[in-house]
Amino acid sequence: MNDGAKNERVRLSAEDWEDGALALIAEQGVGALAVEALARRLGVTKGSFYWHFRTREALLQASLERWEEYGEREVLAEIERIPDPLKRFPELFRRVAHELQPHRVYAALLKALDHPQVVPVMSRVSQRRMEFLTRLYQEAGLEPVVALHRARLTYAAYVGFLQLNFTLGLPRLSHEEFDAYVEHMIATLTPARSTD
Amino acid sequence: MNDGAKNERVRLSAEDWEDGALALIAEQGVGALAVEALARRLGVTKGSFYWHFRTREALLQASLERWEEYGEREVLAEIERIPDPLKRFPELFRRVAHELQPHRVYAALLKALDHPQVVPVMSRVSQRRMEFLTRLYQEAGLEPVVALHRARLTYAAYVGFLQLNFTLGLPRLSHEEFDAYVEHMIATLTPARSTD
DNA sequence: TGGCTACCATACGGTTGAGTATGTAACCCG
DNA sequence: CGGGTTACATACTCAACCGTATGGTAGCCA
Repeated sequence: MNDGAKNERVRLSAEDWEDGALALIAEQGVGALAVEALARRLGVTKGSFYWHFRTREALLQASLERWEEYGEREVLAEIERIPDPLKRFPELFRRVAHELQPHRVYAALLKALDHPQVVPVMSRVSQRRMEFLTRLYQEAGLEPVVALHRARLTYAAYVGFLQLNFTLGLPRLSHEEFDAYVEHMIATLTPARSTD
Repeated sequence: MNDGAKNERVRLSAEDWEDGALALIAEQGVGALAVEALARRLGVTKGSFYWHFRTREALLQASLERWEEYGEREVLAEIERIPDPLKRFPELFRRVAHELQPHRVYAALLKALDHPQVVPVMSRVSQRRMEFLTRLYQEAGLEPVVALHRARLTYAAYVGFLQLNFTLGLPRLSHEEFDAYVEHMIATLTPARSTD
């Protein structure tokens, strides 16, 4: 996946640039997304870039939208197929927990929220996910207001965890510790089975 | 506290620059911390700055350390004075929730974690606070491992909430909604009184 | 096979912001 | 009251990037 030796010819498309941008963002953050740097990375020069995009801003925008679109059809649909609402939470949490790769970009974007362009994207994504969680909690028997609060709490815990363990290097969890933590989350945040 | 009219003479100290930097960070983020911009803000020029600091990096470093030191002796000590361990959590959560002013800088730093200098500071602060929470949960009767997980969860929820509601403008909570959310957090995250 | 087009290189202009060099006004102090 | 220190102004240099202008090359297609 690296460039290795100079490939005889490269011929890039706009999508190649967007993917390259996302990779660079995941590795070094949004601030590191510079036209010439990315061009070097892809084995070409600026001249190429400005054929595909009118501006650097346009590239960032396109990359973010590409990421947003891609991450949309995710685990969510499969979760809803589980009949027992209470059994959805363990499954959801475990799946999300073990798909750490797609979270790389999300974490990178989280720590780049001072760049104005990423805010609306993250806002939309977070909003949709929280609405999904709220529905799940409602179907598990929580009152609408309580369900909203619980969804907020759950998603905040998710976001905060990414920050604390990806970005900050807080004492690296081992696999076992991480799994145990996830189970603790499940136990704490899954609603009790209703008594009526 | 504002400049207002040009004060006849200003004569700044290094601490003034650090405070100004923190204010600017809280308002516009770490990325907006530029020497000349800050100088204009303080009513002087770059020439002044480079007398007090060797580099921009040095200013940021000093400001962060100043903030870290200042925020240290916080609510924490007062909380520990509450005799009943279980009654500490409501008090802690409510206090933190209503002191939103000091969290401005923290939130600004959270959304600037792609600047390498802020990572160690945030790392230390988060680490200390999580250790405090862990101790609290232990004294409330949780097993050490469980207490650690619960502390992680709690602090992650705190961090995530700041991200979602300060930085992203997710549908602005009203005061009532916010208070209700805090109470929900308390109910969900406070350990049950032990039965033995 | 000539030419059109997609893709890229090279060279330049413009801006922004960091850091330096150096002069200068106010203030303290003996 | 003259000289040294503190605090600042002004006027530079330098590097990083963004964006533009323009020319070059490979491949496809009539």
